[in-house]
Amino acid sequence: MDVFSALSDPTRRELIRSLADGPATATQLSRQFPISRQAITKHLAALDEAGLVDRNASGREIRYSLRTERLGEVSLWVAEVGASWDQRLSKLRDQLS
Amino acid sequence: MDVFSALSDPTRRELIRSLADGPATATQLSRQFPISRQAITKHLAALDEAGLVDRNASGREIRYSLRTERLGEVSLWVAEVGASWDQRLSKLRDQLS
DNA sequence: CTGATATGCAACCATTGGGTTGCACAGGAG
DNA sequence: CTCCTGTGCAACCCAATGGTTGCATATCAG
Repeated sequence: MDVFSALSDPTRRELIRSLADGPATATQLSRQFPISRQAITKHLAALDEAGLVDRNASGREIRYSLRTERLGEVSLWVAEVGASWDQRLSKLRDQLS
Repeated sequence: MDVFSALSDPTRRELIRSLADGPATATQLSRQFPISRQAITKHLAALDEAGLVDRNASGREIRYSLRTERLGEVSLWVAEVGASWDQRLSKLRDQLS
């Protein structure tokens, strides 16, 4: 799953916000959300696949922590589109003047 | 549809990139993509609903143009998450020193 | 008017997605 | 060893999604 799809789900965005406060396990997170532990696990798997999260097992617990690197791709994409749009506008302006 | 969901589809992201080069109609866009005109129209409707695009009818044509304002929400969200993550890390660092 | 083109609307289809429940298994705590 | 708790895996459900085709409608050009 790519980063954009990973961020498209509101629950996953909330999970990311939670993880921004520090690592947590699937069970811990599922207590803060109105859905089942398995649903949370699925979301975390999606985030993992997108590279947005790190898994760190110790004993029987799996602690998930945030990886912010991939988020850069998103801002980058937005910046690129915005840039070419602005560039186009300024060219238009030049032609008119 | 919210902005994040609108951006989750690769075709829609490509549409946005196309529109960044200037306004176009659904039919024009459908010529640059391997899918039907109706599929493009659906995607444009999604983008419109997300406020990412403007519709401007003249005669029988409907010209779609990009609206970059809403894209700011995305970068903002990414920046916020990144900020609280970094803040958490620096607090940790302070405690350790 | 006639013909070609741009759009809209609706039905339909297959796949994905978010969620559930149930059960098996592994690792700490008593 | 036994019990409780955290995970994993699988099956299943239903709604949403991305795509199609077919047809009706509207506008522009000859």
